[in-house]
Amino acid sequence: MRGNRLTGPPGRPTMKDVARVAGVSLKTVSRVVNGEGSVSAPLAAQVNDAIATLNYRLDHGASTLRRGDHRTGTIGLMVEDVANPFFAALHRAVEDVARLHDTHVLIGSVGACPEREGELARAFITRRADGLIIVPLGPDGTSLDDELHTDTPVVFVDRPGYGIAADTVLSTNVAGAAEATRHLIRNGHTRIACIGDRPVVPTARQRRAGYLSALREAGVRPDPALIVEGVTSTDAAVRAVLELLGHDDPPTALFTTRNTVTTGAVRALRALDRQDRVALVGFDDFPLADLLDPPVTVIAQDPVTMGRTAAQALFRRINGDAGPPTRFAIPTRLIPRGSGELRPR
Amino acid sequence: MRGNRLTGPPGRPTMKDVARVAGVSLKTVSRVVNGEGSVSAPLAAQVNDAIATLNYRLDHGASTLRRGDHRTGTIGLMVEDVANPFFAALHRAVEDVARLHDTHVLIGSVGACPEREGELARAFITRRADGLIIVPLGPDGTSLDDELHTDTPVVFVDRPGYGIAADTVLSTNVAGAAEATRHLIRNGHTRIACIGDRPVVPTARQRRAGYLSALREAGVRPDPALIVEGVTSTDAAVRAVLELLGHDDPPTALFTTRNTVTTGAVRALRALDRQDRVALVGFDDFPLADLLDPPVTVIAQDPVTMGRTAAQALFRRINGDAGPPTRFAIPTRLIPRGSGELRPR
DNA sequence: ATGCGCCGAGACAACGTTGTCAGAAGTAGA
DNA sequence: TCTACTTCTGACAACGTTGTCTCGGCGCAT
Repeated sequence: MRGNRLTGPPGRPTMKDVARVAGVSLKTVSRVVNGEGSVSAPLAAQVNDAIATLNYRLDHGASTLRRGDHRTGTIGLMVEDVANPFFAALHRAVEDVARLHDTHVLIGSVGACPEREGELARAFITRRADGLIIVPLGPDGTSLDDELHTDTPVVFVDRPGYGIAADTVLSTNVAGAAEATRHLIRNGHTRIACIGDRPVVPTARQRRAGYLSALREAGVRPDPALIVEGVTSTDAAVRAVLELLGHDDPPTALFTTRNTVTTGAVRALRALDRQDRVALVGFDDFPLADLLDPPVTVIAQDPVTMGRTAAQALFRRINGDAGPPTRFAIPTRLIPRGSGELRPR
Repeated sequence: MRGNRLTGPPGRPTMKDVARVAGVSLKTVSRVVNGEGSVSAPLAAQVNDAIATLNYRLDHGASTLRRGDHRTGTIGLMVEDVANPFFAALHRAVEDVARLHDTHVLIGSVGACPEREGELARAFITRRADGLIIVPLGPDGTSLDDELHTDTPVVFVDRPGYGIAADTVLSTNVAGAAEATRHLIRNGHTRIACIGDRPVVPTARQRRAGYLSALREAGVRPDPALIVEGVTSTDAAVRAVLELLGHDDPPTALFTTRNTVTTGAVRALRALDRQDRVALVGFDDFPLADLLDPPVTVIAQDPVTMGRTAAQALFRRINGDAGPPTRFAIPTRLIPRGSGELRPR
């Protein structure tokens, strides 16, 4: 079953095979394949016939090896989870920019695993990706550090990078979290819980910082009992909220610092039938948030702009820009929909 | 700024550079890098020092070129849109299987564009992907046909392929659509609309066929006015439902044949405040469907099993399985949640 | 002491392709 | 007719790596 070739050795046909069938030199085939033009029409036709007969396909790897430039037309993208809508939207935006540069995207999910992060970076660099866009884990996972000291350009996105200086694209996490918290305070809340990921995740730290600064600014003393960390999944968020609301002096409002946590909070409030009594503002928008009851007020990030900005920055670097690293701050936006405007009672 | 190297020519360091710095032959470096063992400890240490000094990284492309096998440890995945939750979940499942085989995923969104489909297949084959998993457009886009006559193994998923015989992983589209329709009929409906994508999309055709067969089976004459095709986006679905329900003798129930259309229907019903009067069953589950009001009854597909099955089949082919093409039917499941159990009135 | 086998290390060719150069054939001008 | 030029084609080396082969040196049994 291997090979639709008519003659010749097994395995994928090469330019040599095409040359033999067409009765020309290997170099002439190369010229036809690359459209170099300086081949007479009849010869080119012979070559094209042979290519069609053999179903020949150029080996892009061998080609870039021989060419000096070493551009593989491939970039690597490393995110936490390709199935999370935030990262999926970011991915799509990166792909759209890459396409304008005739470049394809190698992508991997890192999860919460520092070793995987290092492995992926190494695999992508080894495959000579032209550049890398990375949603990094925190600096506690030091494995990236070892991998990135290469000429391969890198852009960090969503979370600050470490180890090397590189362009970085971030949401205005502190400001956004402060805005969420101020919004709840404006609506009369003082017992506001903050539920988020492990503090090693930089975005979780920054959003908690924004929450705390807004409380301080309003003269509200933070209650450690209302700050829940280490919530990494929707299920964990459900449990965390159920427990919080079971306390004696429960919060009257929730600030959740990422989309998976927000949907967990929605589920928990439903389970307790308190969705109309406990206010909720989530960081990061998510599909159908506006159709829930009550509709969920969020601090919307802009994953599309983030992905596009990161990809554009990466291609500037790939094309030789050697200026100092830039930080891009992508603004967040409060979208009041109902859940964040409930007043305490 | 190029190169963190201490000496040597510009550009990424090669084994030759490492050999020079370590004072050994090139082949010895190769042996160390590949852990071939037959290198004495002191020499290996020298080599590793040189590797660290130069920040050397293996060129995986050159390596696979020289090795006979030509395995690049890369597979290509082509879906309609990486940001759609169905394809994102499928993607994640493929990635998880690929990882077990030390393989990385090149992915691209085809959209509704046949040329893009051909381009992507060509680009992935040219980059010597070990195999391809494809969510194909219909046979009207013939561009795949030209590209796939290669030794590169292919698995089709979600939609039947064409042009070449290959393993195919499909949801039980006809049966699922019939089940959705029967469910609505059981609940007393006879004026059931079917709203779906363009008929060139095979899944759209199959689901409409299931809808029609269930109607026939129940002795309900299909009303062409209730069959809307060519709905490709959520916005288009909103418009389509608004128009349908504006008619004289409107449907009492809606069957929507994909997730984007279902959410559009939800929005339209809300806009008309008829979400509690018009029944709705959607093909394909989506996040938060259970939290809407009323919760949305769906025919759930299983994108994770589909992706896993496709990837496993692909790796069997990559590893030499040359048996006849297999069709995998992944069952769908009716999840009654409320919207599909509303009765006509 | 001699022969045998084994181990560590290097020289060389080759993977599939393209850059460089040289040569053949054709054209135009003197 | 000869020269100078242009156009087309091919031979060859090289990209970075690894498979194959060879060779030197060591230990061990005779």
